[in-house]
Amino acid sequence: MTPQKSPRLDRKLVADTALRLLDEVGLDGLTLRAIAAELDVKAPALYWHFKDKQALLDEMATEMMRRMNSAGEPPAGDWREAYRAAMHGLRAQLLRYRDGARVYSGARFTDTSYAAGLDAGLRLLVDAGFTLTAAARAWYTGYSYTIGYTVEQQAMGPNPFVGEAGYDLEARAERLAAHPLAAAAGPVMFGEFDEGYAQGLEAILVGIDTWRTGRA
Amino acid sequence: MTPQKSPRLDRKLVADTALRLLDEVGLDGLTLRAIAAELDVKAPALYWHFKDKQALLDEMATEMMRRMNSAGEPPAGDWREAYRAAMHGLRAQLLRYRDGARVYSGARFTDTSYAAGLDAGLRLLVDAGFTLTAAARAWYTGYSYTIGYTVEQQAMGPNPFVGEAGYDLEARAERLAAHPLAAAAGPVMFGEFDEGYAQGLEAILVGIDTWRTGRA
DNA sequence: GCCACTCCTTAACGTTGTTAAGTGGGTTGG
DNA sequence: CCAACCCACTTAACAACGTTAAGGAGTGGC
Repeated sequence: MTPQKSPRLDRKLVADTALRLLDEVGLDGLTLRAIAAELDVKAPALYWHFKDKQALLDEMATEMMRRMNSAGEPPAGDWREAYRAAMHGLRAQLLRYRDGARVYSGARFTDTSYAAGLDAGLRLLVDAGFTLTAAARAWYTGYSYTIGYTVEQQAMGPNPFVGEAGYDLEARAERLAAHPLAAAAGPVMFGEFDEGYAQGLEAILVGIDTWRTGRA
Repeated sequence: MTPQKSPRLDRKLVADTALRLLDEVGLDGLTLRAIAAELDVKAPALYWHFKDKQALLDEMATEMMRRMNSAGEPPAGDWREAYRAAMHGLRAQLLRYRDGARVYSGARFTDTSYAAGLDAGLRLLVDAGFTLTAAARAWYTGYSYTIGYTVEQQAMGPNPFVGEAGYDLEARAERLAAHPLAAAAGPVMFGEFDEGYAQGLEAILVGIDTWRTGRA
């Protein structure tokens, strides 16, 4: 029917297809056989292109990072703007796929294409008065926060904003009747994720600003 | 040999044993058969006490949380001290086991015993001038940061401080020769984890302090 | 003495990641 | 023009995993 010549698969096609499938079935449902079926191929064929499943997941994470770096303009101008843009961009990319944050953490990049963006970001911080050490710490602090926050958010359920099959906040409030503050904190922590994330990041910005020398 | 009467297992014994085994074999090696063997029991016996493996992992995470709450004195005095103690205590508990952070995130507590500690922490923040919403956001910001940071740290390798079979920083620096800042940032981000964590948390403390009303 | 309940065993099922061996089509060399 | 060769995939199979079904040993009540 479709007389393909030459290789039918390559690493990028497999990673792209796996990312699309991830959104439908989640990380637990992302089996090699399912990915292969989506590519009209049998599972062992994937082993020609990847050493094992983790290598495929690494390539998926790397692809997510590439899309993150190619989205939006390169960092310029105010260091705060660049920092915000980088972290929000990371978060947006993690949220684009079901269990995206869990795939992304736990993976190691398959190339060094992340370094250009990181380098540019650090350059801006250094030019703004951070030592290199402080700049690296500042970057990694926001990076860790973003990943942790998004992992926790996606762990709440497949559909983050609607409560469909997700975390039942009303039931939680009833269980915690004996602890009114903890009970009332539920909707703040487990609802309004976007706003909660943004505010936390602003707090980090305020905090790391104090690390700058000669700040203005 | 050991003629046990009555039940040999209960949820706590299973969770404790699984946590001890986790440290030896890691999350990927933590199979139901291995846990059962450690308890001198066959794998299906675990299904009498837990609905499925995730329920066991949930109980393990809950046990970690209980140990965290029972370690150290209850929060009192300065809100900063209490916040610091809570987050460092959480981190210490996550680091106590291999892949501890990955087990902990992704899990849901099996009871409400976490609420007392959370309630006490929030109370201190509210008394210090935070609105309840701000207090909850402040707590969750540090919580997310702590989990994200520790997940990333433990993903680097089984032995965090020694580089044994872990991440090779020198090789990384060579790969990134074209991006000097990114290359130099490696040792800051992926070494000195304890100091890096503590400094990031201090930045968050500075940031959330600005959320207080009538601060002094 | 018998029923009932608790807690574990034996056996087995389907699925998963992974490996070994085989195969066809495309390109290359003589 | 045919043979040799290698790339890229298929078929077959394996061990290990989570999980379920069925059965049995021990204890307690009446």
